[in-house]
Amino acid sequence: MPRAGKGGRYHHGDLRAALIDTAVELIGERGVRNFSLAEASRRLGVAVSAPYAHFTDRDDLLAAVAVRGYQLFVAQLLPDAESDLLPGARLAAMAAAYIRFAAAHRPLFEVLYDAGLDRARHPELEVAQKPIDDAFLACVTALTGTGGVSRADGPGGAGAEGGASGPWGAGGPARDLAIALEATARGHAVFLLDGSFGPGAAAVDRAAQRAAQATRALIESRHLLSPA
Amino acid sequence: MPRAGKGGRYHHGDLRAALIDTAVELIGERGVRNFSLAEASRRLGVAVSAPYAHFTDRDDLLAAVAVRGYQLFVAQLLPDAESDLLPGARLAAMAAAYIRFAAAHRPLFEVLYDAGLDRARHPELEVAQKPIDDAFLACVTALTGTGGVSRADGPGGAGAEGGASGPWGAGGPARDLAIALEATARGHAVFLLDGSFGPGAAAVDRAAQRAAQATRALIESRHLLSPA
DNA sequence: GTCTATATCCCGATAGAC
DNA sequence: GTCTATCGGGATATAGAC
Repeated sequence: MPRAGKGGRYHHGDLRAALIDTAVELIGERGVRNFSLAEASRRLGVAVSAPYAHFTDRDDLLAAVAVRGYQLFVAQLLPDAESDLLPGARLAAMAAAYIRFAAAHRPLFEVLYDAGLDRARHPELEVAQKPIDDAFLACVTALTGTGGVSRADGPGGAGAEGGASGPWGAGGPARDLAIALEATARGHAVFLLDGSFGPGAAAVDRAAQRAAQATRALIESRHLLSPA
Repeated sequence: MPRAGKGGRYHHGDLRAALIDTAVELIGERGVRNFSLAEASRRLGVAVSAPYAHFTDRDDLLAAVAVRGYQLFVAQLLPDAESDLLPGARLAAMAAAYIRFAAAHRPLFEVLYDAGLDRARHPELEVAQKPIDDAFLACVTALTGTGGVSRADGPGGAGAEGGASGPWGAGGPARDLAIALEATARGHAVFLLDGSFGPGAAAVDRAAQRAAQATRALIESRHLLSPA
């Protein structure tokens, strides 16, 4: 720890990492929208221009926070995704974990989905997001057998799809279900962070339970999701 | 129209309404996050302080935009909510209309759910939101019969609930389904605006169809949503 | 009561010294 | 890699013309 004094010049041990930590801290206190590089610099006792040695601009810092966020998110989902339960139960558990992550790491979740980051300008976000989509898809594939149109890659596979645009590629019933499940989990998380489920820990439990139940319902009637 | 010249002093016909229009315009061009009162003033040819005669601050203007947004939103949902179709088909049509509203009036949808407005500071938002929840709940009630714990008010009823906190009040199976449906529609809308369904009009159609299908699936397996 | 003019503060970003 | 200095822009608030 290279002194936090304000007077003379000094080296900071690892300003880049410190900025990411401080960003999460500040976002937790004031929300992404009110996060400013200047305040982060102030809190770390460095000049307002110092961050620009490590990040091109504010969004570049937030993108780095987002990458860390995705990593933690996957780490929270994977145990459920890879448990020995039946695929349906695993997916329900993943939905609940999805909600719990949003609540327990709200600052990170905000950066992931509410910071207005330009995915085109920050391709690393897509890369970091992919394991999450893969986890859902792998469970769904375990549930339904192979996906129909295209086989599922293993996580980390090349995944070059020729079909429709967007991260989800072409299709098949497995993908249809995976998309519905992820969209539904996201909707419940958004409602929770909105306050639509009320405040406090009880709201988190309610939201997680609702998301898990909706997941089970979608699975049970999945034949309705892929019409043609 | 009281001249748009810049030189002399003049009365603006209805600065308040003009600001709301211009806000929608600007948000469409640059997103809510980058909307500023100053730019709206510039575009209208008035001083930057002029808006403060009509709105206490930026969020107060956005709240007014949001109220208009809710009104248009309800107008888009009601025809489907009140059609002669069976309740299940009405709910599926509402989900599709939900998505289409988000796409066709993206600036308004952004203000509604992505502007970070403080619902506590702007109670009129809850009021304006309620008819949407009511429309979903009314259809669900038509589907399932009465809700179980509490009877459904007509739209505009007092709706004083004693149960858990949050806008949704106590519960009953009808409310459980209504919440699941609205959360799912919202999740699909968020994905669409994210770009997760790809760009262009085809993505809108895909998203709307997916939301409608997920709605049908949740309805079919609604027995899984209210466990106890 | 509506608008102009102005002043202050904070933030983002850049240039150049060390 | 960090600092000092600086610029432009936006938000807030106030004083005063009409």
